[in-house]
Amino acid sequence: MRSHQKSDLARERLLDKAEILFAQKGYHAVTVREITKAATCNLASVNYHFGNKKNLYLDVFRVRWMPRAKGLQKFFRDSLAAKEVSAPAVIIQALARAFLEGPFSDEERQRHFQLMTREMSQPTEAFEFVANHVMQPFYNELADMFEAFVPDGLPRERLLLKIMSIFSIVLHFNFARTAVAHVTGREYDTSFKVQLIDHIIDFALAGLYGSQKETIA
Amino acid sequence: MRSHQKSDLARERLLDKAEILFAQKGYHAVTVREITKAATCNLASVNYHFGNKKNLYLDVFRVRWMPRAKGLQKFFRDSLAAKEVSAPAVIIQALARAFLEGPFSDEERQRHFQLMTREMSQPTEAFEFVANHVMQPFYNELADMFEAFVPDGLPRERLLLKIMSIFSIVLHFNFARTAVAHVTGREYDTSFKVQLIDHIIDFALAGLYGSQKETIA
DNA sequence: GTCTATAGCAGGATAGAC
DNA sequence: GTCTATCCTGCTATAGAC
Repeated sequence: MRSHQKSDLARERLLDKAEILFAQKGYHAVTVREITKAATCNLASVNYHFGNKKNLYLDVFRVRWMPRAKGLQKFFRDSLAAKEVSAPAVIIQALARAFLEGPFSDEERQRHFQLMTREMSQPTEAFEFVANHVMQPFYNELADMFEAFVPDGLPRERLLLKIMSIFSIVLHFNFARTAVAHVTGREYDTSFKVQLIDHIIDFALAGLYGSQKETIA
Repeated sequence: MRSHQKSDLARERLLDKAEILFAQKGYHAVTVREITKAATCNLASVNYHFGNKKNLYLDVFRVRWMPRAKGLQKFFRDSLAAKEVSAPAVIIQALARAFLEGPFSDEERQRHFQLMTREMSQPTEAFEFVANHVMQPFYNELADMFEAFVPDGLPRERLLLKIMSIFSIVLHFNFARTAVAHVTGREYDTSFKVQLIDHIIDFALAGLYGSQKETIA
């Protein structure tokens, strides 16, 4: 039961704008001046509310990013529970849709994955959250789901690699939009995104069931 | 025919160290002081040789990154030419091996993909090089190779999406090593990398041939 | 070409009035 | 809690001796 609502709003504005800017440019490229200006707060507000810049960055993950990641996972689980069957094809479709259409706006989703990708390619202290509270449990949950449908001999480790590969494709089509648009010559409009989802489901499903045979020559 | 060899060496050292540091931390997180110190040059040398910090960054791409990318493509072409047949399985294996074992050391390859990934997720002026001189031609070359083997009706655009997906997996296992290691509980040692290559070939081959059928429910 | 010294400025953080 | 003024560090870039 907080009483000082106005101050909370300043805090919220800072988190909002900080998340957008950190996602767009990365931690070092963003200045506290830039954040406070975007949030229409004074320069001292970051230090007052969060202690310092780094802590604001961590709080973006704690207070904004993680709840959204949890929401995404819940959305996936719920949409899966709504189906009668849960064959791999259905799971993958639910997964692809959750990540690419999800419960969020397009901008919000892009922000979300930008922040995540940054932590994956250049881990900071926030990586621990991401890995322990989101990635690890979700990968295990997915592996458990698939295990019933996958060839008996398949080690869990190989199943995890398959899931990670699917995930890497989803991430790529989210964070490398400029490159994707450049190579395909397409805009990221609605029709293209529909096509992308179809493609990912197709590709992921094939990869998951893919041939067990090893190298060729 | 340059005469002043010693000065050239300073320039080379700067490019070497700058590339390492930019790949590790990103442009903004690296300082000119840091680079010159690592290269055992004086603080002014960056401005003398490259004009300013940003130009040094661009030259890292022009002088170091692009030739290496070309070398990688040549390595792929040569190892493919050495085979009698060029079925998709052979192409994919050559591709995966070029990217994951390649003609470079492990550190060099990681640097290479780190720099590339950064430009893809957060394009700067260097992106134009990467896209026009490396990505675009290579994607087209690959698409041409595959076109003969792929089902007749498959539009080139869908083929490109498949190739990009394969590429995204290779990138992921290179740049997200911390995350991959965290989830699988494995070190990035030789045996794990062999396993990764096997997995990627397997997954990519399946995805490329994958079912043409669209969404399920 | 190399180096030291320093200009000139932007950054994060803080003090203290309100 | 908010805001202004300011400290101080550390940055890029340059001037000028060698």
